[in-house]
Amino acid sequence: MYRAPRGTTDILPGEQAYWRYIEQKAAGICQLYGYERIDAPTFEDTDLFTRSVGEETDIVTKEMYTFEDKGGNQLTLRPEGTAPVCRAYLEHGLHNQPQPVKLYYMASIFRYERPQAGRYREHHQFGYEAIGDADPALDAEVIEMAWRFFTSLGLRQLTLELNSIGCKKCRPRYLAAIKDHYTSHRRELCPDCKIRLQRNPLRLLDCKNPSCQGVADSAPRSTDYLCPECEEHFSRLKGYLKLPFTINHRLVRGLDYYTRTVFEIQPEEGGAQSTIGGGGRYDDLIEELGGKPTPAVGFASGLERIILNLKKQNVPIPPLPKPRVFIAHIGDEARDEAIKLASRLRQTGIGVIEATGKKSLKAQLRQANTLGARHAVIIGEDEIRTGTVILRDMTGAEQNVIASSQLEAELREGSL
RNA sequence: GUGAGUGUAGCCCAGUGGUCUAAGGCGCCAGGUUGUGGCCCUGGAUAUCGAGGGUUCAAAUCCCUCCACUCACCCCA
Repeated sequence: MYRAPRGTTDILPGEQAYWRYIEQKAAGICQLYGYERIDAPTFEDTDLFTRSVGEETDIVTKEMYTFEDKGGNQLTLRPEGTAPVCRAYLEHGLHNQPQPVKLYYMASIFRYERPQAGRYREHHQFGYEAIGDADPALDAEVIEMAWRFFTSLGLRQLTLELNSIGCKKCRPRYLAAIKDHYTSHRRELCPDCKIRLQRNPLRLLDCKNPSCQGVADSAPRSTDYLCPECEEHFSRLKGYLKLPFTINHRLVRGLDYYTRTVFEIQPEEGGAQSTIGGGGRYDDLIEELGGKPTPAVGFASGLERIILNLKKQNVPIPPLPKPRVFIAHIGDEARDEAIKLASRLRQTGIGVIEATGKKSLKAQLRQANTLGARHAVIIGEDEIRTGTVILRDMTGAEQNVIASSQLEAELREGSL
């Protein structure tokens, strides 16, 4: 028997209410803040991601779904959402619009990882980007918007962590300090960290291995190494931010393009895969992709993890609407009549489910009940002869014989 | 990629070598009124016991390999 590929999952009808709920809230928030939707292709040139995400990152070195198409092009299923948006910004000359350009997306993301709760090979992200402005007020807006998104969903007990990792001017100095510090404690480090020391020193900071904790605790802090501009940017951001946050000096993100502001939001009682959203500023990325120097800041969240937390916190989700009328019929003649009737009702915008096959009336009504229909319309030989139908209220047990021509009016009065 | 745990019908699961041609509950189907649901009662269908191989007179039960899921590491949404 075939199964969905590892790390992928079917979203069955019973789960859809969560997805529609989140999509609706996301779209509402974006409208509130002036972000417009963009949909980029599912795959892009492999280069786009290696350039933007960083050649030494895990995402690029071992997690991308990369393939060659029949024309010999090197393509990759998008492993993140920011680079494609930036590519589109450049490709379509969006710098000619008033800056910042504010865009949002909802898209599948693909990473070849070992699946776990809250981690899949295909997952879905809602994210947004504000491109073309370096004002720290914009960072604050992006963060506040993320917070408002989560709280509007009904999520509670969230924490916001914040840090600044500097820019290309001041970061080298900080990286050197980190390297010095870790080199002098080299013997205490776990094997992974010895590799990180060479390849990606920033990542040393968020190693959770106990043996590295002491070294990390005493490590130099990025905020002590910021250049005056970054320093001012960070302090203005903190001033604008009207949310409870904690500075996490060890917060660095896994993608290389981040500069200055980085942030993460997680539920207080988080497990291993707890972060539900995060983002930051990436002032050099557009230039790196071939554009003019263009500052930008963005955010992304994982929908599967949001749903996980909605369930954990028992947040009530509005049910999806479905047809409220069920048409049951007895006999072939009635069946023909039922088909016509269903068509007539739908024509006037009344949702209808019609019994099919040759089930007993009992079975048909049982089905109406399980489907949650408010009303059952019953047609048999008697009704056909007299031009009537039986309209049964499924919430109670009352039913009336009414003229078939009166049905629409009756159903409308029944507050459908 | 590493380590640990788990894998019996659509779902939850009993069963640890023969009495298992696999139990129970939910769900599904049908009957209990000849044209009427929800509760109740009765009956029925659905399991190559994750896959393959091995040990044994005998395997859902023991061993090996693989696959998947869960948890932790790693990484991140």
